[in-house]
Amino acid sequence: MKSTIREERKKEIISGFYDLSRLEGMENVSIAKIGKHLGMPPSLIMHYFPNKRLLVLGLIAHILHQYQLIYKPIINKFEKDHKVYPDLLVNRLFSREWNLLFDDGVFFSCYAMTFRDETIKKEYKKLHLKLRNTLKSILDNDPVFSRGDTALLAEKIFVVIEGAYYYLSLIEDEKEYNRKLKIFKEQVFQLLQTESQLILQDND
Amino acid sequence: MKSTIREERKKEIISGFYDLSRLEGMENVSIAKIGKHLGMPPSLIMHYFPNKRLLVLGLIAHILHQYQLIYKPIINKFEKDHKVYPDLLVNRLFSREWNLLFDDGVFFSCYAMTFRDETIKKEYKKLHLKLRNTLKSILDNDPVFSRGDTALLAEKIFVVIEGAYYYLSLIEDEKEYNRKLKIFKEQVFQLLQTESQLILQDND
DNA sequence: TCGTTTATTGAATATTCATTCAATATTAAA
DNA sequence: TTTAATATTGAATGAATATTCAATAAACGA
Repeated sequence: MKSTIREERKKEIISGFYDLSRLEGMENVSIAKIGKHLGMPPSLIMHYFPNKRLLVLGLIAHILHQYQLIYKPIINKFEKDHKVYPDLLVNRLFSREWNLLFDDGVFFSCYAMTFRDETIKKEYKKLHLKLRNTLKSILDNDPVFSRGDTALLAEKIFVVIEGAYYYLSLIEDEKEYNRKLKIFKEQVFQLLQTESQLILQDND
Repeated sequence: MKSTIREERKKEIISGFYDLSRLEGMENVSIAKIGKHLGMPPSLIMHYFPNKRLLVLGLIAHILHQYQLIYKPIINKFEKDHKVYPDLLVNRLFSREWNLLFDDGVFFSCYAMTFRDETIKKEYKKLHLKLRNTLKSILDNDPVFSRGDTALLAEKIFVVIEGAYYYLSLIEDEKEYNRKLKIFKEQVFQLLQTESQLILQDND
């Protein structure tokens, strides 16, 4: 219970930064704007984040944390069952809950920073590694998939998920969106299906 | 031969904008900086691009044009042959020539703008549609693939390519990069293989 | 060659930016 | 209660921002 004020204020500031980024785009958010939005002087923000880069790093940590939360329910579900039902897994992986607690625009703005900031790049990489490992451990819990190369399978699945996440962001028409979504779900389903067939026929 | 000066200057400005974006990141490039870089007053830039948004739109058109060029050799190759060799196609699709004539950081910076600018979003969507159609027409030229759903197959292939393009940008270690690249190539190869097998066995 | 359009310049604008600083208020420790 | 640390304020900084404008130079069509 050291400096609870400090931590709460920092959270509040990051949260305000996120709100505004969502509304106006990250590159258009200034310290002054955050201050006005939260009803505090810019100097107070600078007190907790001595320069803007630190503020941005804080936002990114927040974003990446949120992003991870999307997969929480999947983990809970499948780590109890010790059995992977492909269609269920696919539906969870592509569930669009992420749209509610997460802003794609901010995510990609931060991602773009990856190319000129090593620290940010490392953070993003860490996230992606963690997500793959999570899926791997889910697959490892299944009696069938665990006999195959689960790391490889997780890699193949996530490249489709991320490609889909990227591409679908461009599509606004709901019907078209759902049509494409179905394709990519099927594609991942196919990966799981093929893998389990290969494993089972190896057994004979 | 109307106003050749005008068009040349505009190109020059966009090109300077691109150079600086590559170096310092798009959001850090100002009109003044472009001017200094090209040895011209900011007011001249404003003469050709009356506001910054138009300048950004110009850059994006340039970027998307460049992006398309990556696939030019693939098109040429396969539109002559009237036959798709899966391993050859895969190698071309994943060839990293793009790294030479194209900057990923700028591409994703522009992509991030997609979320708050309808015009930009439409441009990006148009590009992605065009790329898929190109691949579709390549597949349509092949006696085997043309009997299947080429649009669907193109969609599935590109979601892997784009997921890979996104994900591999995070990886700097060459060995790791190549290991992952191999996985994604194999994944696309698999898609082509499976499709042709399905078509051929339907024949019997 | 004259007149008009276009290209180019350089100076000036108000606004916004991140950041600094000294002063005050609040909290926590002694 | 005194002291020290932290939180908060508001004013001020200079640098950078996009954009405007009036003036000059160059190119071009008649």
